[in-house]
Amino acid sequence: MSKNTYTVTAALPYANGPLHLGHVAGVYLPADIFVRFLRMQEEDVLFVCGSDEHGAAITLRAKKEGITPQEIVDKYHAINAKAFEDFDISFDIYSRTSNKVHHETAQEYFTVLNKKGSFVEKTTEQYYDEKFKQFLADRYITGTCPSCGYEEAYGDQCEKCGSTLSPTELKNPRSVLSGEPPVLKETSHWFLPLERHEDWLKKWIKAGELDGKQQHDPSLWRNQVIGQCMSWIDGGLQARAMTRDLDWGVEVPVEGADGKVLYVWLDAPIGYISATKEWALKNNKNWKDYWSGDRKLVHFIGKDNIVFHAIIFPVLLKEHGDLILPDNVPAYEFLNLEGDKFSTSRNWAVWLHEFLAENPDKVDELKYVLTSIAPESKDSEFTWKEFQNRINNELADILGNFVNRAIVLTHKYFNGKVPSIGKLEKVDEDVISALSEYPDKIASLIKRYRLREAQAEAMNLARLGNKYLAETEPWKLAKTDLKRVETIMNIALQITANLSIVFSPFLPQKAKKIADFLNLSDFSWQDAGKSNLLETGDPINEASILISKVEEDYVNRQIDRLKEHVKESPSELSPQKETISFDDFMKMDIRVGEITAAEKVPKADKLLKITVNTGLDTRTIVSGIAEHYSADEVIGKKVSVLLNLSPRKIRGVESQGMILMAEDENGKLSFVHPEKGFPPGAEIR
RNA sequence: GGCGAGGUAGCUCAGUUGGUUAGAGCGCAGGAUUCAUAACCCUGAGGUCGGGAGUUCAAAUCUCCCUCUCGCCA
Repeated sequence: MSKNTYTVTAALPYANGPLHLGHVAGVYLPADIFVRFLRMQEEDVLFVCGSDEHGAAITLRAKKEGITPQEIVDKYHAINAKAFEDFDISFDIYSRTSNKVHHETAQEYFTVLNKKGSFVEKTTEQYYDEKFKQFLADRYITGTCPSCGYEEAYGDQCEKCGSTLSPTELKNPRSVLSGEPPVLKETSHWFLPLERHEDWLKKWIKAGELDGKQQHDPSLWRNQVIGQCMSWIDGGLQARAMTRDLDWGVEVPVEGADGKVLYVWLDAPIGYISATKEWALKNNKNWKDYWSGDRKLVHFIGKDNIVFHAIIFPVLLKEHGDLILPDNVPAYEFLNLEGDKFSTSRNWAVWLHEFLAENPDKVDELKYVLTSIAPESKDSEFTWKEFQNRINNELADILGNFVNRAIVLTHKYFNGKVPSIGKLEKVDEDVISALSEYPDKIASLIKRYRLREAQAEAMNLARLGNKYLAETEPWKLAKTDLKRVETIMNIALQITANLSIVFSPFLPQKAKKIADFLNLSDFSWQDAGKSNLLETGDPINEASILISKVEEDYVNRQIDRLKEHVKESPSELSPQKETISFDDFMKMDIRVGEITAAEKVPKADKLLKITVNTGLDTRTIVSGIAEHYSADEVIGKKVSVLLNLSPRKIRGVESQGMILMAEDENGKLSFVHPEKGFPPGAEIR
């Protein structure tokens, strides 16, 4: 049998936020299962991924938060890389697109295509911010949405009505950078003329034919993928810009192209190649071997990425030449959470790194649940109740319990040694024959990217074991025919050993634990289905609980927390104000003050008239906090006071300074006070 | 708005090229059992397959219209 070789990629997560369960269920976990399975078949697999660290969304966010793009991507690259490691996702390499190898690789790639004439240079008009002297990416422009009238719509999309826009459609456009109306200015870019590629793409996607040969089996491609691609192609493909005016990303390697970077969607998939290069360098391999010849390239992605991976990147690969095109692009639908879409901005999410920090011992439990509800053919839903049900009723009760039964009974009757197998009865032969069919069934499902069903089949093997014990009732026979019990327990243990193998791709840690119970090691998929994995007399270990149950309290706690967090979620933070000098700052005289008296200002809902001991004097300050604090509760509080603010009459009362307040996104106010009990007059700098 | 994918038992989902009483797991009800993480095993109830019309001897499956959800694009 000839060996298959695979290069498997998982979509590069965008490094401006942490990963949530939706990402995991729909990309990284299935890819990992697929890869682990192939490795167990002793096939040659390379599994690459990394952080996607470029693009306008990151620079925009950096501007808003007053930090550099690099700080953002460093932060999330670290969080996500660690989350993948803790979740036991078996990448051969988790790279990042801000590193040097990637920049070089992407530039080289661009240069190759540019020299071949794969691009077309075009000049178009784009919005330009004259104050900041730069072209504005779509996200850098806000204005009034032409369809719903929302005034804060972005240049690419209106978040209020959801319609997709182009910047020139916005009414009253403003630059996010300067707040000024931008001007239209000419700029030139490199476009990928997709329309040149319609013919071969059609044959390739529909029939799996490439250069007159059968390249892949289109019946294994998901409907959604073929459907969406064909609709694009049939609708006529258009040239797509492959460069952007931006100061963050891979610089366009052409003389005079200053201030231009590669479009993030060109840059990111090349990241798969640069990750391969980086890995190859470290491991003394030739990266090209993983991107050419008979290799099968498989991209695991979410449905929002279909055209990039099934049309644009294949065009880029083919134009480059000498590189393989994907064998499949298993695209997953979306996972919802407790009846709602995952939402980063609303913080309606279960974050992977948070889950793992809280539940380091529930890695495989989460994997099991996510695989059993994976959105393979339609959007699906994660609920904490389901999480509990799946773990308790399936993992613990069926798998965990069966393993436990087999091991406990063996210890009880045979001192923890594998008993010998004797004369087989029909029930034994039936179960052995059924057992032998599982590995192929599971393997075939995995190869067809039906991991949800594949995992369910693995669970059916545990069911088979439970049924076998129920039918043969060794605990009854032990009183009369211990010889017969030997055979039964031998078979039950062989099933247990098989469970360890078939669950390995799905639940690597639990599978290892089962193998450890049985002192079993180094098994491959080829061993699965056999009923002689354990030899007579082999010692087995005492069983411990394989899967702990999830309590009702835990579920309620998780749901409560989710709902609390969604309230706390910050809305848009205002951008950093303009830079001031140190002297400007030092002009402010801020000190600790103690409130000695307070009363409401008559006929004003929001105002309190407050008497403050500033250390220097006692003065009156009018503060708009009456909706947050009552007069009584503020007395005695130590607060921060700006003393040298010019006095101002408010409702007839002269206010001699300002009490500093922190304000959250809902307009709620809180005093800012020294952590230690400093006396009035202490200076704040 | 255009296109794509989906709408199947209370829940999560299978249903290959149209063909006998539409399936599985969970949940629920009943039974059996006690080796085991009060677990396992058996039996059962539950669906006008989003709505409507059509093609056909026969439609969850094909065609058309409508409707809801998600995604892509303008």
